[in-house]
Amino acid sequence: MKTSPAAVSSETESCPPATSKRQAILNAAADVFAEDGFAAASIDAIAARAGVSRQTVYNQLGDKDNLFKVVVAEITDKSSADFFRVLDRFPVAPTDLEKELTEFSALLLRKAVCDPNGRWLRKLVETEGGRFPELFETWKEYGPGKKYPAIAARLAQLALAGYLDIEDPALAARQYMALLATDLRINQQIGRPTPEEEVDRMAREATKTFLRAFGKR
Amino acid sequence: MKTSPAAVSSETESCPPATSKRQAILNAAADVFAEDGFAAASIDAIAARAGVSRQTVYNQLGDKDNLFKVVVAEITDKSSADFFRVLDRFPVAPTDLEKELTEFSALLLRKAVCDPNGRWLRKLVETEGGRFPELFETWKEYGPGKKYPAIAARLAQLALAGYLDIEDPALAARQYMALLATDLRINQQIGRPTPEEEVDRMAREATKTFLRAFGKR
DNA sequence: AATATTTTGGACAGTATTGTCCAATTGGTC
DNA sequence: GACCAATTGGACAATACTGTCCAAAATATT
Repeated sequence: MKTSPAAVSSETESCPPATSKRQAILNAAADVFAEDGFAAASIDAIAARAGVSRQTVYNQLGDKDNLFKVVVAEITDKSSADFFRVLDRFPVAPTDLEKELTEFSALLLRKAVCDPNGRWLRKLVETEGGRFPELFETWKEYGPGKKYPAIAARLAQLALAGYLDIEDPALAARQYMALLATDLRINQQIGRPTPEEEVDRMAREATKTFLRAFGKR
Repeated sequence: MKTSPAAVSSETESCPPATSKRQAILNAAADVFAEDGFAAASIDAIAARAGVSRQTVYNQLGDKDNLFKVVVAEITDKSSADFFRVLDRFPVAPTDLEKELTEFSALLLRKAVCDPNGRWLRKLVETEGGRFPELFETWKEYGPGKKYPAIAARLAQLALAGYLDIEDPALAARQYMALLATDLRINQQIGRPTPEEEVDRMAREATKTFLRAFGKR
């Protein structure tokens, strides 16, 4: 479980020593912070999981607060990038709306909600948001601030094209996301990965109900 | 905010001194555990907030693990009782379905989701569920295990009476709850109390969408 | 008013953590 | 092969927390 550093940073692999250790630390830190919370996460545990000495952690990332901030910033970026990559697959001129929206939903769940980045970020925000208001604000800016409007815009597009019957796209977007997450909190927040067929079922059921509410009749 | 002890434990009120201090400790512990997480919550902070010496905490509740278990058990009970009290107000033979279901939704949000007990419990489960599998199991038994089926049964009743068009009541119940919680996670998990008119709006929007999906047409 | 019980505040050992310093070692570079 | 930067492991002081003990004080009971 030592993390394969090469697979993570797809950039220049010419400087493996410094970068790869730094990445290993960041990955380990993300895990430990998410599992134990900020206060209970020990630098030793992070160093051990990264396969690195404690001193190296301090050399590369500074103190615990800074390490935490860097981790959050990195994961926020990755998660945001993942989301907008998936968003490109949103159906614009579907021939079979339910089928295509279901496929998009499954993709969104898999790549931007169930994936480790999204999970850890959400859990961190829930766990530490109260004590790191700055973190909470940052997350809100990237999460609800950018993602929901983006979804709303796509839904509005579909509505305008006559595929959907929506009065308030922003509300529809929030409810769409809520329906997608229906069965997520229960099993997932614990850390267990969600099985593939579960994801498909969730996407199918959420999309079906969403279209019953907002589909053209 | 010192808790009115009489209202809480409905048993023998002949011993106010011991019981009231014990209650103060339990309430303070619930707050601190929820705010800081189990690991970062210090007994000193709990004692201080309860207005009690640290020793008294140990005298009354034993060590930190036991204190935590008692707190969770107590809040679980209270939360469950609140929920089923609200459930009695579920409309069975409505004349105006949307109006009555909206009122019930608002009540449910107010008394069983937004209220401190429900909030703290959810946050504790999310925060500590991984490290206290037993707590997680207990919560699952009381939460999804009892509440969702209860909601499903009521919805099935309405469907059978011709008010709704539902194939899978269990799924409809989960989606109903998900819709209710649409805007909850964003603002609420931080600890801010949700304003009254917000709750009403959420109940109205969730119910409207739910009925668009599952109402008889 | 006298007595029993609870509570208090402080001291205490044991443990864990953070963040720093440094000498020795490693690994890659010229 | 020699050099240089990064890494290591360990020692270290400072701090914080748990859980226990105890004598003094406050509170309730008789």
